[in-house]
Amino acid sequence: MSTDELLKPKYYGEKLSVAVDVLIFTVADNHVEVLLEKRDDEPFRGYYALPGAIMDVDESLEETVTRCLREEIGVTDIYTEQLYTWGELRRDPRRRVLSVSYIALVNKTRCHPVPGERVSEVRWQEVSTANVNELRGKLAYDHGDMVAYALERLKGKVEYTSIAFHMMGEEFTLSALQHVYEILLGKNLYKANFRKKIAEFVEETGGMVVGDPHRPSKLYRWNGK
Amino acid sequence: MSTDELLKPKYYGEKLSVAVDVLIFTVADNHVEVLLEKRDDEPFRGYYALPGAIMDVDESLEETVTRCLREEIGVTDIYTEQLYTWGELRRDPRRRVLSVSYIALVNKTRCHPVPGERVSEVRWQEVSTANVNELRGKLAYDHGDMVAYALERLKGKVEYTSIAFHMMGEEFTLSALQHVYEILLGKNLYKANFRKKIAEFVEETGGMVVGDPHRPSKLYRWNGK
DNA sequence: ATAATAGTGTCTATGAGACAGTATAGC
DNA sequence: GCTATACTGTCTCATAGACACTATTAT
Repeated sequence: MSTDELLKPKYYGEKLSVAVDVLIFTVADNHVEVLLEKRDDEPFRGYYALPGAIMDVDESLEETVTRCLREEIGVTDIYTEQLYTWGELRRDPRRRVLSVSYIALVNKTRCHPVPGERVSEVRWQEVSTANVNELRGKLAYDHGDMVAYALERLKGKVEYTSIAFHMMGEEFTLSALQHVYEILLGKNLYKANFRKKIAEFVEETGGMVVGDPHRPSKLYRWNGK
Repeated sequence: MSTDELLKPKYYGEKLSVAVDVLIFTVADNHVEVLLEKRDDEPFRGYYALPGAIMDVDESLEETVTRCLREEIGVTDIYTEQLYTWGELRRDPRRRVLSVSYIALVNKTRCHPVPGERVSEVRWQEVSTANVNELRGKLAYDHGDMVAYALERLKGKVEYTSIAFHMMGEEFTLSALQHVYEILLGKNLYKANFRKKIAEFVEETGGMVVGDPHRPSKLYRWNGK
């Protein structure tokens, strides 16, 4: 799937289309990743673009997001939130397209990305506030702006909300959770302080991670708060 | 001006229109106020609605907001920020209308609201988290949801940003500023603590408010931080 | 024992909250 | 003098930050 559907003026009339673009974020190893598609067609042939879809006149924005997630990664019951609506006149060189962008957070192990039509490759792209400006040149449309804006939003919300849990699996160690926080915030945290802070949001599952050449880690789950 | 323009299918085609709705907030006396228009036509005849405009295909979202502000209150150089995009299928009973809502903050003395076409009355409506649910029944479309959502946003941002200054005049006393904070937050603040907190954002103008039967107040201005 | 990571106790600095106090105008 | 509001000093308490310490596994 791609925004090439925009070429067809069958939507709404000939003058304007509404698109939804989804920033699917996850955390792997030592970095934040966002899902991108390599474009096969013009415009921006060979550039990477965010997964997106043209909103149908008979579907709500949220339904378009869900459709997009199903087609892209095969899971739909994940955290999403509206990010921003992009309305510049020439953001698509062909015709007027308004884009409503959404952030989606997912645990990577649940995802099985598949390339859609007119897409040669789907990839998880490492992103950070440090490399986002460099990345901009490789991204189609204003998708570089979207990625940069989304990263700022995530960074801001990590400290006072529970969004990080949406990137974890069902069970996780506190070290892994801390690692996600550190990656999103772009700085190291003190272990003791971190554990005091998130204590009220987690509960032990009873399980342990054994086999590593050090003290076993307790497993926790998010208590939903 | 009103969203009745939506009735005309000349925009974009016959299937979908994009509207901009603006929540113009100010502070007066002891309350937050939002600008509303009483509708003369169906649907929602006699109900109050937010100022809005249909986005033209040749104008950006921001340009639509500016146009709307000029027509409504005659000032355009004020603080605005995008709030949320509302995309439910039947939010307008006539046809599909996507609405991108914006918050605008203004000092009341600068505004001279004038009723537009198909509007019998323009009024500043007192709003608070306490009365917003009661107000909902008087508002057209999903504008009650918009007002409630905007109030939450304002409340959240007052404490860690400088948005309150956009509702003040060029010069103001710290007591007046504190009053605005108290109204937005819905609680009383300690004077000494408040002054310590905002000290870094203001500077004295040298002026004083005299004539009241008590110690004169120093006048301050926002230093822009 | 050693290395490596898991997990905890506690001191300190910072800042929000609470409250008491002083200052200066009109009457 | 009294009243009303402007403005300030300081104590307390909660919390974030820094750091040292103990615990438990594989090798």
